[in-house]
Amino acid sequence: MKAKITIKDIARELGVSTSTVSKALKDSHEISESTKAKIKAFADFYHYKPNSLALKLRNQKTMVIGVIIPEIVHHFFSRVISGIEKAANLRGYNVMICVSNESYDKELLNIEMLANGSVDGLLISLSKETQKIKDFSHFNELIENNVPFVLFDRIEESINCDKIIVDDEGGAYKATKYLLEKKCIKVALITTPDYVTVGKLRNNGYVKALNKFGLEKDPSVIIKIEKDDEDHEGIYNQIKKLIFVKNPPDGIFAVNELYAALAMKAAKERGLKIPQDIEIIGFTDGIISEFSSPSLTTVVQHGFTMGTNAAEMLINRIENKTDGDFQTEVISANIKFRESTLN
Amino acid sequence: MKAKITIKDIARELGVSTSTVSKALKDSHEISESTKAKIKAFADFYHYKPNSLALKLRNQKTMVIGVIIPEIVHHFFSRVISGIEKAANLRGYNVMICVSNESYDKELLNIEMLANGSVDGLLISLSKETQKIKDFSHFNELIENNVPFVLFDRIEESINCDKIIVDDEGGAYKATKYLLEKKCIKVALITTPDYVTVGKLRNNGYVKALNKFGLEKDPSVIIKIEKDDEDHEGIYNQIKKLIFVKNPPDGIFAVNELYAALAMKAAKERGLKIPQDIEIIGFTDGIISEFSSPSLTTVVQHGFTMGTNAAEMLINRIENKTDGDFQTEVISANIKFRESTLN
DNA sequence: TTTCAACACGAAATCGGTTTCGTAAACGCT
DNA sequence: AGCGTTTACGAAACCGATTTCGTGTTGAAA
Repeated sequence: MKAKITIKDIARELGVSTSTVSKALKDSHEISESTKAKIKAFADFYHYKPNSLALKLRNQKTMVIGVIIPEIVHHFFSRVISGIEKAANLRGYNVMICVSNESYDKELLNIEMLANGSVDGLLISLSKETQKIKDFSHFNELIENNVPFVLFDRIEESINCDKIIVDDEGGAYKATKYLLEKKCIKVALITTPDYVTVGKLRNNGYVKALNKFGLEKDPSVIIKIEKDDEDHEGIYNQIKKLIFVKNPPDGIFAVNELYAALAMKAAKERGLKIPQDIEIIGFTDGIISEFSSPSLTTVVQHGFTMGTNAAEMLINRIENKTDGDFQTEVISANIKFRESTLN
Repeated sequence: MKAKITIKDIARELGVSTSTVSKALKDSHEISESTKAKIKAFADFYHYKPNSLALKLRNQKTMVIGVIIPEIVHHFFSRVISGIEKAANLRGYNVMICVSNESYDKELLNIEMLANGSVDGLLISLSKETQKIKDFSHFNELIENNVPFVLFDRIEESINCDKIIVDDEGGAYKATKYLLEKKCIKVALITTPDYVTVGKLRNNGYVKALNKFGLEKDPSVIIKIEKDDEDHEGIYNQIKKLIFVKNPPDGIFAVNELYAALAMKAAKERGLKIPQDIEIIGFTDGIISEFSSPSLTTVVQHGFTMGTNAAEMLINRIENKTDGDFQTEVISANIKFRESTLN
């Protein structure tokens, strides 16, 4: 039950001052070799480790970066975190993760919690609620207090900071274009409400591709999923309405893999052959796509890369290794072809 | 660019002492109402927030719990984290997550990092490497330093601490028994090397069920997957050897969903019908199981529950709300029936 | 012998708070 | 008037380190 040993304990036991101990442990030239040896041996023996809180307070540097994500049970976000961890550790930083659970209040709470000395900087992906109610005042406070932060994936243009996003519009454009080139006549879109920026951007890409082929968007084949329920029952029912009609689409672009997988399920249930009767493309880094049957062609998001790059951006900002201006990095999204599309 | 405001700034501006400010902000009766009002108004105006590092140092309490997990891009672990987050926040704690990446060295580094004042307690799931080389000395140091910690899922019996595990043996027993009751003649096992404790326990459950039915284990239908490669190619090849034989098994119990999904893939490739020719059960909380085709019957692990309970245990230990003795909590595992088994 | 530098170490400030203790002024009571 | 008690606040210690600055001792140069 011996308590943790401090520098004071060492000083007392050895009859020297705390400054001497501190200097000795840092191998300062101010201290004689014999004293240093004695102090080091003693510290070693008792497994002395400096109290990190004291160091952080003293140095005004925590070597911790905070991450605030909407949810953690999500393949894309966990890949992002994985990338953040990797890059942060490489540069000597630790990672503290908080989950907003898509709630504005919790996002705000987390930011306040972390921004008061606990971390050197923040990596944030906005909650859906925040994007919906469009209240970004908590970020002004970060800016006023000079807390470095980087927004990733779910960002807000108007906030003055570094940002990093997937090329959502480009990815959606590529996917839709691919379907159209494959002679799909009726390409449906399964997406989120507009306030989810990534959903909105993917919509744009979809529409652009349609236009490129001289087509107009057709509201009857565009559905926006309102609520994510835990067991997907509600989502599935919404998607069914798209598929269970007399003349179903022959191509579907879904803005995430869950929607795509459920669309596949519905299509199979309706007796459609994939990809012969209907081709489907999702958007994600997920694993559902890989193991579903048929496996799902998707636009890949490169979550890990986003994580590493976001961490790099933030740390450069923290350590003043930037040219000063805020950047927005766009990670290009490419298509990973699997069985749900003809090739 | 105004810097963060401290209690000293307030004191100076208002011509009072720091103690007065501190007391006023805590609504102490020692301070007159007028002074309190003045100080609070000033603090409010400048958005004063106490520096959390200073508080932590002073109170010797961080209200943070550290989590060390083998990997984060893993549905089960992310569910556990989700549970931890939930329970911890409910009791006012924050969560700091580190990933050992299945490496002993990194696990050790993380523990040393976190154990020095940064957190009030630790939640740890052992890395594979640690389990392989069986070196647990870093935990002795935690014990010596009185750092509360709870081991979860991947635990080691001999370490003297609170533990929480899934009933791996019981779950495996139930799964295997179910297959045998369904008249499977040749039930195969796809598992991990023995040093992975959860794999080992699931083996035991498998063998027990066999014995219950008067059967002996047959090494020719038990395969232990050595290496997890990124693209699953190596795993798949090992599993193929089990399926692509003249007389393949008619039942498979796999200790995780990846192995089960790959086994399904191999079975389908060999032309076997699931579940008519071969029934398959996995072990996990994952989402592959739900979306694979046919969907996969699995022993569910209740990762979220494990997370909440682990956090509760740890916080009770931290706050001395235990009876003193170390506990090992076992979360029972039940079978979630889906399409890969007959019912 | 004086003087100045080098050496080895300690005192004290600092980081940003909390908390104990001390005390001047005002007030009440006899 | 004299004495005890509030009231309202400040000084200082403390958490556990680091770091600047000061100082006593020694040795060498003048």
